[in-house]
Parts: sequence; structure tokens; C-alpha cells
Amino acid sequence: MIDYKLLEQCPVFEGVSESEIRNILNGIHYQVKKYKKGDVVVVAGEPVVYLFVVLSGSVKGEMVDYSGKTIKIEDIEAPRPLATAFLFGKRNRFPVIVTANNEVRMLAIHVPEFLKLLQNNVQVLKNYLDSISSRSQFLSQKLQFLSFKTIRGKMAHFLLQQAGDRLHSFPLKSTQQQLSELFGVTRPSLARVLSEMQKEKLFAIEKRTVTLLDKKRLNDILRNG
Amino acid sequence: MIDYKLLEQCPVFEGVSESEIRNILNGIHYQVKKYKKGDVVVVAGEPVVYLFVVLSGSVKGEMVDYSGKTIKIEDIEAPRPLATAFLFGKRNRFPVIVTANNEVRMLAIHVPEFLKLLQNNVQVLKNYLDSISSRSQFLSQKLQFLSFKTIRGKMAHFLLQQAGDRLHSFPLKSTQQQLSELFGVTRPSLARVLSEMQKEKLFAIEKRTVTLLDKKRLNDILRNG
DNA sequence: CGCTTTTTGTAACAATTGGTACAGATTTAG
DNA sequence: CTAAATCTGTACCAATTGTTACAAAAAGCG
Repeated sequence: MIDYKLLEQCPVFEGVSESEIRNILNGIHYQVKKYKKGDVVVVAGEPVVYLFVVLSGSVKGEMVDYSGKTIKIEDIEAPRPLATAFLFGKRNRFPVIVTANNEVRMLAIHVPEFLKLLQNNVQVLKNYLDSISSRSQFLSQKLQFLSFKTIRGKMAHFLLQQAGDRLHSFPLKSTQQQLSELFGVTRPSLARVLSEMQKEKLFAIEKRTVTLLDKKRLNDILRNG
Repeated sequence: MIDYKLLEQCPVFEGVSESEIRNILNGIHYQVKKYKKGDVVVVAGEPVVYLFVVLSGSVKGEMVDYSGKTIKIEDIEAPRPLATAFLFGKRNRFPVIVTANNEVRMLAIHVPEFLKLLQNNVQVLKNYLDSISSRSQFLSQKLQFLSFKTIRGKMAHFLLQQAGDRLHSFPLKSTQQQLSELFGVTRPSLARVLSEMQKEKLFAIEKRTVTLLDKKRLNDILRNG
């Protein structure tokens, strides 16, 4: 049996009532697949032909390197869906190998059937579009961030973005350690750059409060490094 | 008048015949907006409420920095659509300011209307899903690529990916210059690393043909740098 | 308040990459 | 085939970041 109540929590079915979900699923073809602990659900590189939703239990996604070793990426528990960003598009193949952590049941909807579902239910369509769009927008912002090569550039970008409409001063929520992880650099390297930039009167940090002193030059850094 | 024939070339309407496009558009509300050279079509940060498609003329997208200066990002000519990745999702705001390069006519479909269109026409739905999914997949791959910090890491990743199932040898399509741009590094830096890695017998390049000599160590580089 | 833990500032040296320049090799165009 | 254009290999030094280590400052806690 399918726990329709639980599926209300699934991003794809968000805002759809238990009874509606029941109706929706009755209108299309789907399967419930069962896996035992250790079973391979999908292999990396395999084309995505089903929308999988974990109904009970949990699975793990692992990257496979070229020598065959695997590194765990994430756990996916009920009622989350699998690889929603890879149902369509040119490279619609699983980026990871998925295996069952324990006794697992999965809802499997064939992609053409899912397309029908999208056409028959606006809420699901909106959910799905929001989901993959948000992901894309997140990636896009992340990428923009990484496009600044120097720590100076990342810091200038970060500060100007945080400042936003606030005039010059705003509180800094994260520690140097957290910031350095966000930037993907080491903590001492970040501290050194912070120190240099403050000596140059670009900004001042006092008691976790940032005051921008020279927005013009901070902007120049974004362009010229 | 709308040039329906031209819209066949638009990614959103790909595979849909001229007459069908006419029918589709007759079934929904839309506007044709006109702009003169220099007119601002949308401002960066503004919520995206219309799907815009350039019907004639061209527009340009520009980034606005924090001091108000703009940098041109791209030109969009008929019959291309605008900001398709930002119609939905949490941050559905224009990332750029769009202004007309010349006399421009734009097809403007309100997002709720576009949702109807997606429900009424499978081909358009598939086109749109493919389009934003491909974009997301592209960004994802780009990010994974950038996650390798050293040139060695990027090179190892690139070679192993290119190799794929091919055993050890494969032709190198791009020049060092192109590769260095893909990696976001300078050409001499790439050449130096290539030279070092070949001295270490990791691989050999001869006449644009790559031969992998030590896949095991290339994999180690991916993990440990 | 006093103690512990976390955060920050800083230094010295190593590793990596960038910038620039130039000569030889290769490819392309005519 | 020859000349021009492009690509490649390499060297040198500057700039940036990583690594490791340690002490001072700040924050959290009983």
C-alpha cells in the first residue's frame, strides 16, 4: 500500500491533498518497486526513464570514480524524489549510483506518464517547474560566485551583496571559518586578505559589524580583480 | 502581425508546425509589445511575470554592478526567448537589465497563461522542460569542473571523462588555448602542468592524440589533489 | 566571575598559478 | 609548395594561496 498522507510532504506533491494524490495516481500507470538492503536501484550513467519517489526506507547516492571506487554523496529518505533534475534534457542520465540502505519501496513513474501527470495537474506542474528552476537558479548563483578567482574578489562580491540596500553597515552572521568554507579557501588565507583589505580602508569589521568605507573601489575589484 | 514561420525556430516551439503555433497562440492571452532603440524592456531584479520572445529586432542583456555601471552579457535576436530559466522558482527575477538594440517587437505571455500552454501542448511542455533541464545539467557539470582547484585536477578529470569507455587512446579535439579557457587558467600555466604530468608518465600527447598511461594515479589526483 | 572553547591575527615558508616574452613546431591558406 | 598564421614548449619572476604553528582576543558556560 502507498501512504498517500506521507506523499503530501513530497516536494512534487506539495499543496496537493491526500485524496487528490490518490486520484492522480489512479489516473496514470506506475509501479511500486521493492529493494533489499544493498540492492542497486540505478547505475550512474544510465538514462533516467522513471521518476522515483522513496515510499519507505532510504537510499544513498554515491559517485563512482573512474577506477570503480565510490564516495557517498547523500542519503534520500521517504518521501523524497530521486534525480528530479535529470528526467529531461540532453544529459538525462543518473549522475550517481543509487543503492538501498535498508528495506526500500519506491514509487516508479515512467517519464512519459509523468508528462501526462504534469499536464493533468497544475499544482504538480508548478511544483516541478519551481523545483528544477530553483535548483538551476541556485547553481547559477553558485557559479557566479566561483567566477571570482581571487579571495579579494569573492570578499568584495560577498560584502556588496550582503549590504544590498542597507547603506554601509550590517552585521556579519558567519565566522571566518564559515566564510572560508563558503569561498572554498583556507581560513588563514581569508584572514590575511581581510586584514589587507581593512588596511586599505575598503571596509572595517568591528565586533561582527561590517562597515563599508569605499564602495567604489570594492566595485572596481569585481571587474579588474 | 506575427511571423509564425519564424517561431518554428524558437526553442520553445521547436517541432511545432506553423499552423499549430497559430492555434496555440489563439488559445491563450498574449500581447505584442513594441520598443524603440534604447528602451528598457526589463530591469534587473524585477520579478519575471512574462515569457518574452523576440519577434523582430534584437535586445541586449547587461549586468548591473553595485555602482550602477553596466556590462554587456549577450545579444538576443529573434526568435529567441528571454530568461526562460527564471519564469519559475524561488528567485524568479531577471538577472540582467534588458534594453532594445533597435526597433523591437516582443511576444509577451503572462506566466499563468504560459502554464496553460504547457498543459495544452505536450511538445511545448517537453521543449521547455528539456531546455531548463539542459541548462541545469550544464551548470551542474560546470560546477563539478570548477570544484577541482588545481590545474592537475582539472586535467585529470577532463582526460578521464574524455576517455570514457575508450581504452587508453583518443584524439584531442581542442587546442591548448581552448582548453585553458575551458579551465579558466592561462595557456602557459596549462602547458607547464601538461609538461609536468607527461614527465611523470601519467599520459602522453602526440600529434593531438592522448594516451593514458596511469589511470590509477590519475584517479588519485581527483581525490587528493 | 573564572574557566574552557572558539575565534581571530599573524608569521614563515611551500606550492601553485599568472604575466610576459620568445623561439621552434605545426597548421592553414593561397 | 611556400608564406603566414596559429599553436606549443619553456623560461623567469611576481602574485596569490596553502600549510603549519602559535598566541592573543572573544565568546560561551557553570
